Amino acid sequence: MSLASQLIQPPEVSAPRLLGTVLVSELGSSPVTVKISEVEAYRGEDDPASHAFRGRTGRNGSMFEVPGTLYVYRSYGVHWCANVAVGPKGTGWAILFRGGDVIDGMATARSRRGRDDHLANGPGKLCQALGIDGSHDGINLLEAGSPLRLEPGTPPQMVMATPRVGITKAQDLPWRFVAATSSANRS
DNA sequence: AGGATGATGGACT
DNA sequence: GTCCATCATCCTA
Repeated sequence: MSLASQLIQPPEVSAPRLLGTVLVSELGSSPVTVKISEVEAYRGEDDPASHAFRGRTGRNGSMFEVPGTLYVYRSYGVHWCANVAVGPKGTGWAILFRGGDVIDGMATARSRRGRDDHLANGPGKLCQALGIDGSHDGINLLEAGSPLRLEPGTPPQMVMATPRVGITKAQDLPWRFVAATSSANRS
């Protein structure tokens, strides 16, 4: 099954299937690759915790684009967070990349992070390691020539589903998915 | 026009 | 574990 076909699904179906895929960044002079180990599903206008809950606005337009579109927003005034739009165009469904492991371009990732560990075990850190910022909002992660791409990988052996992190609404939904073998596991 | 509010991370105790 | 920097965005008036 192709990656594109996985991204057509509803977010709570698509999200766990993105575990084990890889984000390849050629945004800087040398590439960095992160294997995704933690994601969260956001179900557009049906989901009070989603940025898309109140419909399309200036900030969240990319969430309503074709599946594979990158949605980047600033968090707490300082960090960047990256999502990929999923489902049919116009739904506002998206998956937040919450964490992963750097599997290539370690030196570059360490340089960007300014430290040797905890390179991508959080949404802001993941973006920093890959060099993602607001200027990349709206690019297509499925295009072969894109400087930032989502590519197939090895699915994890086991997936844990837990409530989402850092939200105040719809906290009961177990839409955070973590690869059980990941180093990015946090409580 | 102004204020409240984060899908966080890092420093510090 | 606790505290807080920092600012774009959106909602209310």
